[in-house]
Amino acid sequence: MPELPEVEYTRQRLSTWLGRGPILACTIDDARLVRPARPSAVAADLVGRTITRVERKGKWLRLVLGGNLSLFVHLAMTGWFERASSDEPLRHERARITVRGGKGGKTGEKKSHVAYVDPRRWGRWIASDSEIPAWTALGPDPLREKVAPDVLHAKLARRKKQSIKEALLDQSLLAGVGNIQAAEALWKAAIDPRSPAASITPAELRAILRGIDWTIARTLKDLAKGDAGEKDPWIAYGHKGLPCPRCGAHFVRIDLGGRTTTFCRACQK
DNA sequence: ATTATTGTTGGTAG
DNA sequence: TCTACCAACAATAA
Repeated sequence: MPELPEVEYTRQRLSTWLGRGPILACTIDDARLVRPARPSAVAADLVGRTITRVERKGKWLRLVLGGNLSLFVHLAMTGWFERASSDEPLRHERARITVRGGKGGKTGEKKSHVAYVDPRRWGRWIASDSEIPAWTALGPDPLREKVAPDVLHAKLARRKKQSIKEALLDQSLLAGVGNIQAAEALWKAAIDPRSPAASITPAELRAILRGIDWTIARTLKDLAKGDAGEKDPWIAYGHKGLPCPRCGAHFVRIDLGGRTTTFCRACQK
């Protein structure tokens, strides 16, 4: 379930799980994951390298390895990392990285298995000695850097046909916002997701950016609490037919650019 | 059986 | 070069 907050949470956990390197073993069982590279070649290239740090930009992860190599990872819709306690592959496991050490273990002895699981197999692993185009093309990440409202406003002004909701999903404009966070941010900003991107005023854009900061921070806080918070954390997303907590009207669901969009007709203008 | 799903990409057309 | 649109990718769950 990865949008910016979930990928950031993944980054933090990977840092802990893999931070002690070096990589003792790596298996890649799915050719799709690394295409057009060969799985065995990528896996062999990773073994022996230390994971210096784990970075994130938008929904992309970057594992910075020794020897000037980086592993760029995108989780797509259904990819995630999970610690495995045995050598048995998990259901839908596509790859695995094993490092020495691990949380709580003594140095040297224990191995730490980190499995990559992805039922739908849309995720990507790309090993590269330089920044890949998908990473370079990303717009500013609202959690990592201050987004310049005037720059974004100028870009939105060129989107004559696109709704603001669709524009928020464009990773070259803003990196990390997905379908859920866009719905939540537009609800917070009280902006109709169908509004033409080009019609958004600077004041409205500032409200949207505040909404994005709000929903990201809130989601990160929920993730940090762990799986204890099992209740539905969303206010607008997936709430078709339920009352809007701000005005009491019922949320409606529409399609925008092929993605489901839930919003409140009464108070999102 | 049908429909829905947290995301990108590659092709086409303009 | 930029924008717009759409099918494709694949495995579940309701």
